[in-house]
Amino acid sequence: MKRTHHCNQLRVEHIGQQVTLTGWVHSRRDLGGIIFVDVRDREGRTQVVFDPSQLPPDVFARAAALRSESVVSVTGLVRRRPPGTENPKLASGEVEVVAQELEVLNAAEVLPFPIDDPAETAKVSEELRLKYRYLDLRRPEMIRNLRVRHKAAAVTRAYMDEQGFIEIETPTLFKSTPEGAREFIVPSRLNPGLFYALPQSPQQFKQILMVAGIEKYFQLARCYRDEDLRADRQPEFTQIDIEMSFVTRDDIYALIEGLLQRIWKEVLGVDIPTPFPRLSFAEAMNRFGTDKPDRRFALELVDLTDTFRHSQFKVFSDAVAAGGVVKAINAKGFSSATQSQVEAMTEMAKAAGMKGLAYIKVEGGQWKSPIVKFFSDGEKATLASKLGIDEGDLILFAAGPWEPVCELLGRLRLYAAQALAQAGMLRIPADQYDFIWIEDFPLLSFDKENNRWYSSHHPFTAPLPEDIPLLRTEPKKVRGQHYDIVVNGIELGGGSIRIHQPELQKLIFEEILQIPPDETKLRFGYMLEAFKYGAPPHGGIALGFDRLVAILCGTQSIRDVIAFPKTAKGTCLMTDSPSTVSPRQLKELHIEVKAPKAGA
RNA sequence: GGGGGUGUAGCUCAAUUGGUUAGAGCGCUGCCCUGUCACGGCAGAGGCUGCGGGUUCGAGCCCCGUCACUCCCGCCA
Repeated sequence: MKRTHHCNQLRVEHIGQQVTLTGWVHSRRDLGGIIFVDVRDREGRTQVVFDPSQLPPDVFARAAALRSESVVSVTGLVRRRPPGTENPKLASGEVEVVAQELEVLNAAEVLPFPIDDPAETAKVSEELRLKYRYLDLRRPEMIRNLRVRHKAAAVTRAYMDEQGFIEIETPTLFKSTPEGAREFIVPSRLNPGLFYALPQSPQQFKQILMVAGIEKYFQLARCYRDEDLRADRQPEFTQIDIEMSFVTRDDIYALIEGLLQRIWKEVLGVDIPTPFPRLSFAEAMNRFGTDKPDRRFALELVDLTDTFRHSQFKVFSDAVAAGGVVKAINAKGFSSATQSQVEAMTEMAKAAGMKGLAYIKVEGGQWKSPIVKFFSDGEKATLASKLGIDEGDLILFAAGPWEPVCELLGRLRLYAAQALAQAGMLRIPADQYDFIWIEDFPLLSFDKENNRWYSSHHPFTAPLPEDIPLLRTEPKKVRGQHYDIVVNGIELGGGSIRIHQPELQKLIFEEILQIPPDETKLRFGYMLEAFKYGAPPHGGIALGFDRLVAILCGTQSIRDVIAFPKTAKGTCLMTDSPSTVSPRQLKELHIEVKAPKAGA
């Protein structure tokens, strides 16, 4: 039963040897007098021939009764396939194994969905694939994804080790912290009424490790966030978590550039150039309308504030007078936009707080637009030159406060690019990797509803030293030493240089973020105290490992690179979790359930 | 919390827009077949059209509700 070779190993040099293969019945072709069975394991496939003239009847009968995905052990002789019957699609296609013995180790029932045809299986609903994940994972594509994931992890560990980093595990039973993502809560049996929280990141532990003198820490850390899911967001996920002492931003950039270069080289064989370009948050917003620009295509935002400052078109000039901006993008060639596409874009504008969507379609040499009649000849000329307007273009405008205007046009830019790409009018190369650093984020954002400032990143982010004096006077002008790494419009990770002075940290918590002193002490007291006993300046970063692997695998959803992912509602279709627990368990945990019984 | 999409045979999809007995390919079962690799041929089984209500002479199709999956917004320090 023990295998002598795996199923992608046998070649012409093995001809004449007796071998044993173990694996799954990939497919059976029963020609009546002769039966072919492809045996598959994780490495590949080999054709086995059952010839009744050379076999005991019971062995042949077992072969005739084999079903797809039964697990078998086959012993036989390797021989060259007869001339003309070689299969060039199979790596082992020059040879075949002439069966002598067959043992069925586990007979499979009829499968809920086919897994032998990649094209067919790719169409099977994800719901079914998740319920029978063990079948889904048998597909070569899925095994490949898991291998890419493993390889990326292995390369990361090797690289970080070479760079002098120590991998340290931190608790997953942590403490609830205010602010930030919603947490998963774990009741404490030994401490009635008290709760742990699963960490949304090892942030505080890794900073404490810097105080502990570790200097260079990393971890492939599991993190948990009880927020709504997306194609690129799971409630539990993995990040490459890194922290270093005595560093500046440039040290982190160089480290990560080296890491990503190494991963891309060893996993994909692709050379990516370093250093990565850097873009300020302000410039990214101004040019791309997002803090994670996809620069593989143009369609950049153009500022028209000065052009329309004194325009007769009041919607624009009023917006400028109110301190806002006027911006536009030229969706080259998108005058072909359908009615429903224009409606979709108008909905996006309304969702962004605009009254509607101002646009110009350039068709038949005409500017077709409800608003162009309000423009002076000078304004039209400026538009034409600034936007490079040609036949077939679609110009989309937005006017109002800077940030919403940029964000709206950023979304419209992506929408137009996607539509143009689908129509074959724009090529967004999938094999191009545009890495970019975004930096100089505002340290603080204002929450109008609660009338208070909150951290754009997290409250441990250090302000730029020259901006510290502005903290009390002009908080919105303070830039943080925060940075994001972006590739092809995907936020791959982010980090910052941290605050290491307890006074400054206390000031941020209590004066800027308005967290009451007793609350600060309760939640972060141990950190503030730790910083009193010799805290080195430090900084770090975390990369979304699932996203990174998804990019390496060229897949849209991180579910494709996680062995057992959750659905959009956070359930596991295979194990049927979450589920109810027994009254006894609840009692031990001092928990009383008030929610109506879930639909079990 | 909000918006969009999907749900018909084991799987992937049709069903002339409300009309007779809901079809096809693959898979499955049986028979035939000694060089197939998407094997082929013949025959057959297989349906609470996600679920519950409603409108109608009549509903897979229209309406209301609900469940599941999915995409997006909010949310994700």
